Amino acid sequence: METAEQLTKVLRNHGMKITPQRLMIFKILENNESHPSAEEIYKKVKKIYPTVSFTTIYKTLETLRDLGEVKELTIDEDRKHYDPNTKTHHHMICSTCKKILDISEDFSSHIKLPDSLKNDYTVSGFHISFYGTCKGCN
Amino acid sequence: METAEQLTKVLRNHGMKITPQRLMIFKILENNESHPSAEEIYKKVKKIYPTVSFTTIYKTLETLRDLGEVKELTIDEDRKHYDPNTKTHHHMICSTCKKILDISEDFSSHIKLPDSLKNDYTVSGFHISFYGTCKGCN
DNA sequence: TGTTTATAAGTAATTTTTCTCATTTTACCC
DNA sequence: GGGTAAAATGAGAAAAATTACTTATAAACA
Repeated sequence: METAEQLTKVLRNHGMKITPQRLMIFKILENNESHPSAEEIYKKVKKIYPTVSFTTIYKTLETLRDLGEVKELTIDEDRKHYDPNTKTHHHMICSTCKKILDISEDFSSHIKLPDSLKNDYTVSGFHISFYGTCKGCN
Repeated sequence: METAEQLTKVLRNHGMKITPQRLMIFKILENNESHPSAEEIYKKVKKIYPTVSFTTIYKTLETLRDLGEVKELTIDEDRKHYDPNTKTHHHMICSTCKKILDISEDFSSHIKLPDSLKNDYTVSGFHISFYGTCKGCN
């Protein structure tokens, strides 16, 4: 979870430029635990920069993803969500309202690939999706 | 994992009709561990029934999903995959070739939602996605 | 301040999935 | 086996999400 200032430095170090639109995306992501979709980010930016395009949002998110600064979540079957928390963690998704909640518990000591697959696969990580419903939805 | 004959019965019991296209989809899914996408199923059916449409594929898969006979996997960020194995299990996905492998190990005794969330969420299940690369890809 | 170069905006294209509706097929009853 | 109601198919178009392309603009830095 980097601050907008830190993201600015990281991009500058990679020869990229910081525009007001990008800076606003950084600020939207900072400390954001709501797992916004590209569209939600787009709408927020659009309030301040009415001419912003989806291209800018997607391009910036792609850049951040490639730099490892956001994770692209595919937990919602309808659309991607973006998570600035790049530390390993897990999610609970409400099947009804689709809200996504962070689960920061560390399960790594319990979860291992079966021995029979150790030779065939190199595991870089794992992610647990909990499914169910939240209080407000049932 | 139902056979094509069993799926036929299930649909008939729900007042649905069995067409040659549907039967072929059932057979494609039977004992299928390759997690096909809608397009892959479409292509196979098209070889036998050249006029088949995507509508038919998606409609049939939707029906099977609603009956609980296939699971829709959102593990691949590009498209959905369909899994006739409806028993709880997990997956390893190769980041390079996107191939999906079943992990049938039962982790349920190790994986619990933190106590602090027990009152706010009803968990119906969980799914683990292992990420990494397969032997052929690295 | 000027120059270089990446980026933004706008538009169009792609990809995946869904919808509409006319036509065809299935299941079933006789 | 033929007739009939209900359901499914197929063809095309549409929707929704995402990506690509082109040109004008704006950021970075000398």
